[in-house]
Amino acid sequence: MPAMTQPATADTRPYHHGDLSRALVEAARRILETEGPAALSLRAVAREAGVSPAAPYHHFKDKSELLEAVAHEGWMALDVALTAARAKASDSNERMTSLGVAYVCFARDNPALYRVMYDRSRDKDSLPDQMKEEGAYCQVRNTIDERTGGGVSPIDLELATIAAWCAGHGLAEMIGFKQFAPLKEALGGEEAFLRAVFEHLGMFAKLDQG
Amino acid sequence: MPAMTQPATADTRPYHHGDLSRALVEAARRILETEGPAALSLRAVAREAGVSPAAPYHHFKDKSELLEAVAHEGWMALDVALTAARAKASDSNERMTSLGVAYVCFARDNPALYRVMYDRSRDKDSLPDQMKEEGAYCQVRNTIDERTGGGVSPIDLELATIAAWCAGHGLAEMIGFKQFAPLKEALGGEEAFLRAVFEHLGMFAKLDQG
DNA sequence: GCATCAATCTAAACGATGTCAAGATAATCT
DNA sequence: AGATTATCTTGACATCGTTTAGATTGATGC
Repeated sequence: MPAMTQPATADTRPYHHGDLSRALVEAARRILETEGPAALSLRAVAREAGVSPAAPYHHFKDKSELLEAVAHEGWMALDVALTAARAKASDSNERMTSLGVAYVCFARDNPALYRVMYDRSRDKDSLPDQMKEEGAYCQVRNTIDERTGGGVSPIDLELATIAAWCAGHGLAEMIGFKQFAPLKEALGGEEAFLRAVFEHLGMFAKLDQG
Repeated sequence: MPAMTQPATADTRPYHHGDLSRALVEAARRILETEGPAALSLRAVAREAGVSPAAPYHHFKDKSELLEAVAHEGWMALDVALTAARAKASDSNERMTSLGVAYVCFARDNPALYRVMYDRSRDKDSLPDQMKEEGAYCQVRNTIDERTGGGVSPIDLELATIAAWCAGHGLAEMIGFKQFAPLKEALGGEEAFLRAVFEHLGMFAKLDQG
């Protein structure tokens, strides 16, 4: 999470803000964390940043474009989290599970941000570029490639990455369901639950069998 | 898809509608299919049903409650689709894949409805009851139980069901991404792509290994 | 059959939202 | 310094979810 500037008030701020784009994105994230996604209106963001409702339109074409910027920051934060998880695990087997757990935990800890990242009400049918090029997606693919010793066809590698990503995303969206509470309890906590589900996915059974 | 009554016009419809609750839900689904989720406002639904903007409030507490009813219909439709897929497959192995493919295809063919079904802006952290009790979730669990010959601990059965559901949901949300187009092409169509991903998930590796 | 009552619908309004057009203000360039 | 451009504000518009008050109808009891 980047450092956030304090909300500007009328007396501290000059007519020209200086870096309103960034301030707006930060204000948006602040609102997301404190009041949830329902409260995230353009006007509320402008209010939080201390400017008029029309000011954002000089920096973003749309409300969508602001959200895109917020999502972008989210993907970068996810990158950081996954990199850390990857570095922490020693063997390649554990590394993969660790990645999955980190992914789901990121979604659990930043539910509002995660939702913005996957909100497809604006760009209907494409992944964010951030995800494909040099982003989290590649980290997963590289980890898989590493784990299988590089001896997997490009198509299989891509398929395995997609499979892993889908499983992670599905779990990320459901981890909060309270119907799972007894199961988590029985398994000794949420992380144990996560690991158990990932094991059941046996995501690399096919790759291992050749 | 249930039969839908035609949109009522001022001259055909008496002051009292007769069955406005149902008409509203049908109007909502009609809007979802033709204009997408962005156009689904309460006022638009009322307009489509031929009544005043305030009329829905005599049948639903909220906009959320209307959407809940729409989602309920969605879950029932999903039940039907899964039941059909289950009946069509002969052996229990194929039956499981068939279930998964049917699930994802349902989401692909009813993207707007699927989104409403999973929209957690109203009831944050619980699955719809429809899903757990005697619904699609049970169909998946039963199919897994059947496939493993019933010799699996309740916890493992539940975990496997969750794992399968997460994978299906994740794939359902991503199937439309155009980045997957070349891969689909290479594998000979979308269904082949789906099956390939499901195979890579190897969802029952653990259960099979005991 | 008719009066009463509850259910259902409309009309009108309120505050909030996304967005745009005009005008004010400040930074930058020549 | 003067002109130009970028940035911000004011004020407005259509739309939305929701509420209140009043109109219309169906049902109920006599």
